[in-house]
Amino acid sequence: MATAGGAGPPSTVSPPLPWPFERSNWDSPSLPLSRPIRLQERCDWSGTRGLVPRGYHFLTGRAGKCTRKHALNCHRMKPALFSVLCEIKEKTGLSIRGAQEEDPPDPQLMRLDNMLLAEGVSGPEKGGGSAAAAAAAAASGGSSDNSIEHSDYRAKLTQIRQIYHTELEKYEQACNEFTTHVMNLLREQSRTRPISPKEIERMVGIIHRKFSSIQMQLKQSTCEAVMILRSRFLDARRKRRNFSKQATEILNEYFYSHLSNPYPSEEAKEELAKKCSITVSQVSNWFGNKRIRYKKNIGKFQEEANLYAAKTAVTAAHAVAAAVQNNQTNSPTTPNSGSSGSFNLPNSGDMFMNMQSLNGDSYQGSQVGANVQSQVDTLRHVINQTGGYSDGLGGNSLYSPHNLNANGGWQDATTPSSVTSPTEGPGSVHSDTSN
DNA sequence: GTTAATGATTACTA
DNA sequence: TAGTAATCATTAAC
Repeated sequence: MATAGGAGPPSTVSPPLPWPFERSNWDSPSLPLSRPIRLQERCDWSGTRGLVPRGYHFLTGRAGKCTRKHALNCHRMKPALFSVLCEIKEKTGLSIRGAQEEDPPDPQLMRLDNMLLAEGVSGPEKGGGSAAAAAAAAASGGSSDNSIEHSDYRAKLTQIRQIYHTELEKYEQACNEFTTHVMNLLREQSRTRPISPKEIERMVGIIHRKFSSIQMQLKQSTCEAVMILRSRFLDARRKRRNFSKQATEILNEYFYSHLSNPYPSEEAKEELAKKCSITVSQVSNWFGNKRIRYKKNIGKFQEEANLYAAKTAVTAAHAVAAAVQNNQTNSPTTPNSGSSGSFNLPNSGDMFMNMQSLNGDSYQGSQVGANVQSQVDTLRHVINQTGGYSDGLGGNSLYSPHNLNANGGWQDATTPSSVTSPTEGPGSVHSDTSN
């Protein structure tokens, strides 16, 4: 039992209340708890307020030491008075509790909890916010560069998660220790003054609420940290990364080998996305940008076009030859007989017409045909660029500057694209093999 | 620091 | 709803 205040006359002015959650203050005589557990305030339960220090007589103020307390405890009226006082305090306690304990769930706290759960900070660990990171990775392409970035993101998120849980554990431990400590003190006090179990329970509730508010601060700052991390790592616009060289090459190869109709179908986009390790929407963006920029400044892209055209020319030539040879082998008719159902190369217009029909429903095995068509585009371009090979493969150059119509569109009456919709055009539906 | 290139976004259109 | 055109925001080269 503490004897604070026994060394001299009491002061009527209370000292400033210490911060309650530091363990060093737990034994302080002036804990900022509500009145019933201002343990050192007074030593008696007779109705006088706490102006008399422990060990002093509560009427005369003279030192009477613990013999007085003993005398009081042994007083014949004590049990009766004690029980009356207990009853009064019980009623008071209930009314106070009734007013205090109807706490609706804090919406702010709920929001924080939900966010921490969604970000993978709280709740079961599944790779430290892998869901959020995976979603972000999918949104921003998921390339190898991004993978590195997202692993970094995950690492930092895991760090935040660890700090959060460590702090949370500390708070819980402190809360439990503090609660136990207070309960022990109250039990001790209940021998000499009326402290009911319900009152102790209420006090525990108060302590828990205090600690909950601190936990909310922790959750708040954790959320802020996660938001900052997200904005730094996952904001697609801020963190724009150039596609890898290989990806750009693949996209360019497709673009320049389909210059007559640079509108990849959904399937082609998916294939390209797969090859480039980017998303389909990124492929769409890339083609959208490329078409616009190409059209705006054809001259600037000429060199690039030549480069890619030359690069694929040899392959294209081989492919064409192979296709023709294959056709010769498999076809019951002779290659240049003009009969239906085969690739007739002597005239590009014919070929495109044939391609059109071949890409239709009547011919399911058009993969080769589309491939050949796209590569013939490339061949034409090379021929046009390298010297005016006047039209073994087509009188009208199908190379793109001429494919842009007066309205700035890609479709041209002389090209197959004018016959079919962009997404249905030759070289688009089955063109993924062109790479 | 400047500038061109480039990926993403937005408003609009057919 | 896909595509266009303009624009933004960032990167990379100088």
